[in-house]
Amino acid sequence: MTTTNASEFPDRYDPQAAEARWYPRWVDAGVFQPDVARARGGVAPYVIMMPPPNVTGSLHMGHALFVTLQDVLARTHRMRGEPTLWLPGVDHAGIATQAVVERELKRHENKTRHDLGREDFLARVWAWKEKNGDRIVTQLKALGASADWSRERFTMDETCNRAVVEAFVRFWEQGLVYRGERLINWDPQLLTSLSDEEVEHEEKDGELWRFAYKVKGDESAEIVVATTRPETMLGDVAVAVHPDDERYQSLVGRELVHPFFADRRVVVIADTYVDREFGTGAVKITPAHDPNDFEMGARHNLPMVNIFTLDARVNDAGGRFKGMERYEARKAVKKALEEMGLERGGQQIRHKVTVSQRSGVAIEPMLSRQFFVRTKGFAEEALALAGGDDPTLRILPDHWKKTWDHFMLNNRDWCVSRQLWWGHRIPVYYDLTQLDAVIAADASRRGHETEAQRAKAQGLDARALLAVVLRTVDDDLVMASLAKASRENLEAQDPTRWAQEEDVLDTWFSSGLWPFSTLGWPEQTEDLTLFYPGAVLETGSDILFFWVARMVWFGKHLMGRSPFRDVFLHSIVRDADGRKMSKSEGNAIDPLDVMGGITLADLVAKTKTYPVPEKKLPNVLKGLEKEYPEGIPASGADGLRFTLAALSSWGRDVKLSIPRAAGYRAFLNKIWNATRFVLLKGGGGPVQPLDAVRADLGVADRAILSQLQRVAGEVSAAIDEYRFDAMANAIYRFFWTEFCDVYVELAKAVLEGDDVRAREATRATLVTVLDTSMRLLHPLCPFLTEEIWQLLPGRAERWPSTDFCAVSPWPTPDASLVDEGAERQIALLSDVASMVRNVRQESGLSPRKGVSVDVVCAAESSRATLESVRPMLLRYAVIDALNLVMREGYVAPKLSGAHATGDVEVVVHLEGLIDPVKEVERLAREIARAEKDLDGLQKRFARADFVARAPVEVVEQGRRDMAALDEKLLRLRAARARIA
RNA sequence: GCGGGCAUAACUCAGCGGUAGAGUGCGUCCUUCACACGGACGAAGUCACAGGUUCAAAUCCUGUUGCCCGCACCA
Repeated sequence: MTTTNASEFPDRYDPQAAEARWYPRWVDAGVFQPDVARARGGVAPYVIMMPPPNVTGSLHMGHALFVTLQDVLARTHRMRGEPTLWLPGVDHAGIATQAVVERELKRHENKTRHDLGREDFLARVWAWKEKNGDRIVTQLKALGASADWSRERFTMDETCNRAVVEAFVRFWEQGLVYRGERLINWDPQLLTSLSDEEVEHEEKDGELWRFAYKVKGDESAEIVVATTRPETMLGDVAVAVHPDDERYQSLVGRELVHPFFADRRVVVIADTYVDREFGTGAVKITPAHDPNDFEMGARHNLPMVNIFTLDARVNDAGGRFKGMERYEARKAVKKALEEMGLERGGQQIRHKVTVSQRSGVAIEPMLSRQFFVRTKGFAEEALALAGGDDPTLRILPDHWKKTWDHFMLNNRDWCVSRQLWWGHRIPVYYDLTQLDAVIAADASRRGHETEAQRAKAQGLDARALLAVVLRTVDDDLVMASLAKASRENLEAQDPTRWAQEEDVLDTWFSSGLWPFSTLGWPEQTEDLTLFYPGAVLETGSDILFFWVARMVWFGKHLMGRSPFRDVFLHSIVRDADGRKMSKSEGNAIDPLDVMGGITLADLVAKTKTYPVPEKKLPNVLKGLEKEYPEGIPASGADGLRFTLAALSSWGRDVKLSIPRAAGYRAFLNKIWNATRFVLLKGGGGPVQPLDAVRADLGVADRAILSQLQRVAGEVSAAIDEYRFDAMANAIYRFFWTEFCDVYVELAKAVLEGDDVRAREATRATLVTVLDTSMRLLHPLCPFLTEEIWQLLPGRAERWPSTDFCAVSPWPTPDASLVDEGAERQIALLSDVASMVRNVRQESGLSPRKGVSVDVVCAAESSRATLESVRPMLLRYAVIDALNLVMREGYVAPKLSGAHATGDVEVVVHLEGLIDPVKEVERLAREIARAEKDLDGLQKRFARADFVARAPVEVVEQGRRDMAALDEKLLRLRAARARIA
């Protein structure tokens, strides 16, 4: 049967060995590459784009989850014979990567990027990438990801770069990208602008502080404003009140005295935006440093006074506060106002502060010239895709659709320029030969001498002059006369004439092109033709807007259709208490530790290296000791995958539970040992194909094969509905309960028996069930299933096989093997065995103690069924003597333990063994339970309209249940009467 | 403020119109028999609360309470 023997077949499954064995073989055999020939031939491909992890990243549970789910999809469709492409790659992660390299530079050489210069610094980043960039990829492979690594991409490789330039230039030519002066999110630490999605709102304690503006010309009158940012008053140009607020109506239109700047015009304006209830009902207006004030300023034509430098220090406009850092300036301004007698008290409040997602520092809204992508048109197209009765884009789980629509309807233009070096440099070139003309045009438009004119007069060189022009000249003039977007690098061609824009693009710009840039776009490559659009985009909901929205926008606009049909958003993986996993909280579980296992001591040591605040550390470590007293046992990649899938139900976060992982790890071991049984105890000689033994299949064989068809259907359906939890549970229940606990136990009797034909049929069934189960489980647990599948008869002699479970046909239910009658018969057998065991346990007998049993049947069919499985039943229930009788004339022994279902009564002879008191107690419980059930049913039938209005099936089922319960009660009461 | 999710056994979760299920944990018994990462048996839930719809509600609707998550924001 097999070349393996018991000594080479340990009773513990060794995940490490299987993982090391199969992954390289799959790769070498090209299993993960799509069958391009079949795709050319018209077989519809199945394509998933892997969300590219950050090049700086290291594996976390989020990666483990997405790899698991996407790998399930890819492997299933591959086995279904679809040319399957799961395209992997890595994201250059502009801000994150630049920050890492800058930090290293500072630490090791005490230098900044400016000390090196752009070119040398970028060389360092590339070197860092070459050295560290494949760590995350190695880790994804360790999880078993069946991605096509031969097509692996990097968002800054040549192909992707070309796509970025092409897309940008097209958008430019179509007027979808523009340069504009806007209030943007400025990160004063990283010194770059950020998109609206890259900032977060954190709730913090703060002070709502009040001070007074005196009314010009009437020093006795004043208006008190409330603010959490007193320092911004240096840029105040107005105070706003509600138009209907009687308190201030007389002041509207009046001018106020700015305490520090005599020549600053500060006027009182009326605007319905103001909330009369909040603070004093009067709001100071700083258009250059607050988004709302900015809009109000625009409505009222107010000037904008920028008071901060790029690193958030007070600039020239701040008078005597110049040079102060913003929080320092806050104190100084408050102190100065207090000294002037203008302070009017304050109060502590909780308020939200806008912080940078990247650096964590408070964002400074800044007026700045940046590049923007117009999003309105994109968003309208995207809305149309996902709307209507037959959307071409589905968002799943569907409750995300509302959030999606809300985003599409409400987002503002996307600031795409970043003041970084690591990234795609914006392909806009400024024509230095046009500088003079632009400066002149600007001056004549303004009607006074401009900064650019002064700079020119000083004899600045062309590039320095360009910087001044870009900062000060209106964008429409720059766009019209100076700037040109180009596919060619004009500066490289003629550096005396052209200068390229210094800024780079937001990382998500290139990510948005991912579904087609990776396939070679804008070239019309064969990959692009065959593999666009994809089937599904599977990712976390946290990047729905960052990434998914942008891919849909760009895909629809540049490729004419959505880059995928389905968007499936998985849940966030949290710790056992439901908190977000985070290294600084000390509650992050490393997927590698779940796979390989870790002792408590090592876990503690490792956590100490995380940036946990010192105050929290003792608590965190105590928590670890409580949570993982034995450390974390090794589950292997398959164990982790199974756990994540089983826990990932819709609409709920994944709370990673290590005890549950242990349960699933045990399941994989159970599979291993069931295989051991089949291969070591199944008997020698070749195993026949199932078709050859169809006529000899026993009732147990037919039942398990029938159940196998059902689970095959369930697993397929679950995967198609992205119900990975249902997939895992269906296989778990089938394999452990139906196959191991029942069928394998029953098969033992057949294998030990002397009916050769029955034995061969059972051997064929055992191998068939194993083979099919391994194929059904393969997408979720690729290593274990490959290892076992290769061991099955007919394969081992070709070891090492090049024929893989990974490319074996996906099981489809075979209707000819469905046999509900057989399933019912086995269910009866199982019930009888259960009742026998129950009596034995309740009577305090050893589980292995053989007993003498009468099974009393009401129907001849039941008796016949049990007669036909007699040998199996004897062994399964440990029965020494089995008496199958009809009810008529049956006389029960005085001392016996009895159990009943509707149709059959199980009477266990207990002469000399029984404790009658216990048996009576047990019977009383049984009777009470049956009475309760019967009572419920009777009440239901007692309701006036039940029989008339409920469906016939329900009524009939109810009648059958009542009859059965009546019968059961009769039997149980009789049994009790016999003993008493 | 707007939108969304969750509330079921001690814990983690399925079920989502026809009389409550799983894994872990717990209790009792069992190591010659593939697996003690095992087997058998058992205890354990008024399905958050209050109304409503229905012959029938954990399941649908409304409200309440408690957690959680987006988006926007009060200076």
